[in-house]
Amino acid sequence: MPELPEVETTRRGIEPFLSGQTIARVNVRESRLRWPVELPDHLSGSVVKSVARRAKYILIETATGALIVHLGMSGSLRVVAPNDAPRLHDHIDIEVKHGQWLRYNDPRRFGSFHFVEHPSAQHWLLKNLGPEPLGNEFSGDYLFATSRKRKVAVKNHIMDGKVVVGVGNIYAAESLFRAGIRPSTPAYKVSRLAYRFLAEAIREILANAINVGGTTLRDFVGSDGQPGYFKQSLNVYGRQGEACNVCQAQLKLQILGQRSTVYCPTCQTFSGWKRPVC
DNA sequence: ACTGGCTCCTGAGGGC
DNA sequence: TGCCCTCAGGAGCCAG
Repeated sequence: MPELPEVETTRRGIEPFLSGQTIARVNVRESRLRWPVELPDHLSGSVVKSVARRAKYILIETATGALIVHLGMSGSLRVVAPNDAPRLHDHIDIEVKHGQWLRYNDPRRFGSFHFVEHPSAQHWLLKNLGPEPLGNEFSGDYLFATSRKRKVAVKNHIMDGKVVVGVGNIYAAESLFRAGIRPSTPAYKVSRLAYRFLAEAIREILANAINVGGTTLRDFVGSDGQPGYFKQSLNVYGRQGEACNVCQAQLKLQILGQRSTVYCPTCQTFSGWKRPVC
């Protein structure tokens, strides 16, 4: 389940392989992804100028436009040799002139491929996205300002891509734990101070995960394309019923916005002015 | 303008 | 061992 750190790790992994190279051909074996894959013929022969990222979208930018790739829930990209037989769910090959191919695999087909002519930021998938969590626009004050009239749970607020991008279910839960905030607290009830802790927690946790992912980059090419740093220590996600790492209280499960949410009932009580001890 | 619920899909995991 | 059932999850879409 690629979250932002995995997408960024993927981007870093494929960038040196694609940048400056000419796309020889794009072979779509299965076009039924989240939206039908329709790519223009003129992709063949274009030179890749850069491999960028916006939210969880990977932007492969060429002279004539940009390929917008989303990994969905189960998508991955890996570099393979041309004679490498496609495996189950290997849906798309991007054949690069220097020999090796970039291969997209996605069992659940929640991912997507689009091509858009410049400027890609105006594409309908990208134009309504909120700021990057690791960028300068994002801060506790920003979260506070955007939440004043919002009654949704604070967890749903930070998972809303129009508010801030790249905070998925796992990192939302972990950030709220780090900040000591109860996930179900209505967004408008969370204080400016609490949002400052939360924004800092989001930045630290995402940045750390990207760093950890970076250490596995050497295994990226030729592997299964999974960054594989997922075993990183999680304090709450997936740990319902277990003991809190900080206070030993039993972690609780709550469904918020159709998403499982685990939190510590003791540590996560902060929404106002005084942060709890643990 | 907001909000919650639905949807796509497959594989993992639990129960028997 | 094997089958069946349930559920997870990103994010756009739509109805209320």
